[in-house]
Amino acid sequence: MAERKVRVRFAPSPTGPLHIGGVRTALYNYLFARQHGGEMVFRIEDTDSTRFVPGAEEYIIESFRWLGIDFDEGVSFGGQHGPYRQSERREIYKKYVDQLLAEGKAYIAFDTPEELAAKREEIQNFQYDAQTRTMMRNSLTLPKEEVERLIAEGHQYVVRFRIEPGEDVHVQDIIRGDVKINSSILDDKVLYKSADQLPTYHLANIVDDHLMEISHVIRGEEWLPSAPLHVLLYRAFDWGDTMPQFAHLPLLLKPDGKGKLSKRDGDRLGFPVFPLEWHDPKTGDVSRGYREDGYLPQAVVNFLALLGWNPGTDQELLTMQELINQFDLTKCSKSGAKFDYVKGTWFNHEYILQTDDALLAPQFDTILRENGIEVPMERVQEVVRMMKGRVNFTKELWPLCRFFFVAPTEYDEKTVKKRWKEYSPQQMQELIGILEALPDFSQEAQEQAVNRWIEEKEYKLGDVMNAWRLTLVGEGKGPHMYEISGFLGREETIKRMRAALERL
RNA sequence: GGCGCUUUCGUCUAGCGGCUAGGACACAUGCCUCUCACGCAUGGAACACGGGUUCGAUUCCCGUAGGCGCUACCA
Repeated sequence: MAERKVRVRFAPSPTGPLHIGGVRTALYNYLFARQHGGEMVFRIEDTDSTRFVPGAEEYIIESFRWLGIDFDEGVSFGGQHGPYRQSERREIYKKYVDQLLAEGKAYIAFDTPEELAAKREEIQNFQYDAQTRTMMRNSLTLPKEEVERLIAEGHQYVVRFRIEPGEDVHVQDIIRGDVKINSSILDDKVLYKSADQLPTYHLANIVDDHLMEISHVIRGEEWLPSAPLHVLLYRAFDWGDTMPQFAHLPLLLKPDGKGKLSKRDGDRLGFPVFPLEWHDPKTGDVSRGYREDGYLPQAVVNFLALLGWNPGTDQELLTMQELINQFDLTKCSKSGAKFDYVKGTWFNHEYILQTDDALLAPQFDTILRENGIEVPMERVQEVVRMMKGRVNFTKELWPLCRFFFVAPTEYDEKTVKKRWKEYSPQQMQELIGILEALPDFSQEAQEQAVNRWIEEKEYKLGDVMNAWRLTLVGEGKGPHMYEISGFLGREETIKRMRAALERL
């Protein structure tokens, strides 16, 4: 078989913010496309006019921009296969629906939603299929003139796919192998609705994937049950030879309990399920986002990539390029993955460690400003350098670093009890003298002079340092003492020491 | 209910007939140390169950059980 150009697509429905599971699906599509030098299409599946949410499309595009997942063509990206919004492709679908109708592979059905609901009430497990369609109101049971009359009179109808029962339909899935379903259990799916003159997902999906020359359909496992229907549709159009290859990804599950990961879980357990903060236009609710929570996009990508796939080595930290090089659909796991958000925070920690201080500083600066602190960026960066190793997120820095910018006004009771000895005031008084006498206030000069003094007086290093820390920080935490005093400078250091001596 | 997918430490997973079943997160302990962290080291922790196939099954096959998904004029 001739090598086909790899073309994949991510085709969300603009019904709200992009779910983190969708992000992973898009990421896998992206990695696969890039590895094979292929193309990635961004299509909007807005065939359900009733569920459209304004702003969702823009949100999704912005999410991918932030994550560093880029598309080659599609909505907002241009390309030769447009339009890429399904609501703008009505005439195209109509043509293919008519073709199916003309060939007898589909039929028109007039049953109203109410009638169908009544049928389901009446017959348990009712399904619109070869068995039942003979008793329904459709172009198979009604005389031709009657059908024409109903349409002329403006009765709403749908077009259903006519599925022949009793055939084993095989789907070759890259991840799962051969999946077999008997066509008898499939129902005559609605392909088209006259009410809004739009197709349903199934028809639009097949037509678009074909017209857009998609070579591989990489999507969530929830689509696996309808994959045989899609195969049948490709066949009905006689597109079997260019049918894309399928790969159905396992789902992301709740961290605890049962079921698919949902927004509720994030709210309940305290983690975002959306890449960016989302403001619901209807309810006004705000949902947190990975970006706003302080995640680095590379950390999110790395974390997501390893949920359901791994390179088969012990390496867990991979750059986008490494992911592209090593990604392998055949090595994706088959079972759902519980969403381990704690591990996500670890990834962020690792990426903070790797990220240049100069890049992190502006993030922390924003937080400082929110707390009324305005200092030169070099000072911010200096604190980031000293402290970033101990946090998972830059926002965690503030409570740990406050003392760099704000002098303590009270002193932690437990630390005072433990570290402030009866001789501490005397030692601090002497230390002030030492520091004042220093020709320069470099860390090296401080260390040298202080060490000599401690040695001469035969003090204990720990006693001095812990008491000193208490005067500068207000409690027993923080980096090495000379880093703190060095950052504060001589004036501020001594000022804080004197203040402490008065208050303790 | 029907159909499909799935099942290795608490979690993410490696394993592709013979291994002391490996790694990571989390957890515990220790080391480092002027504090708190970081870091480093060590430790506990798993092949769902029952049948086969085989000299030998975590690995292959079949059941059972559990989990997940689908079952709309939603995607």
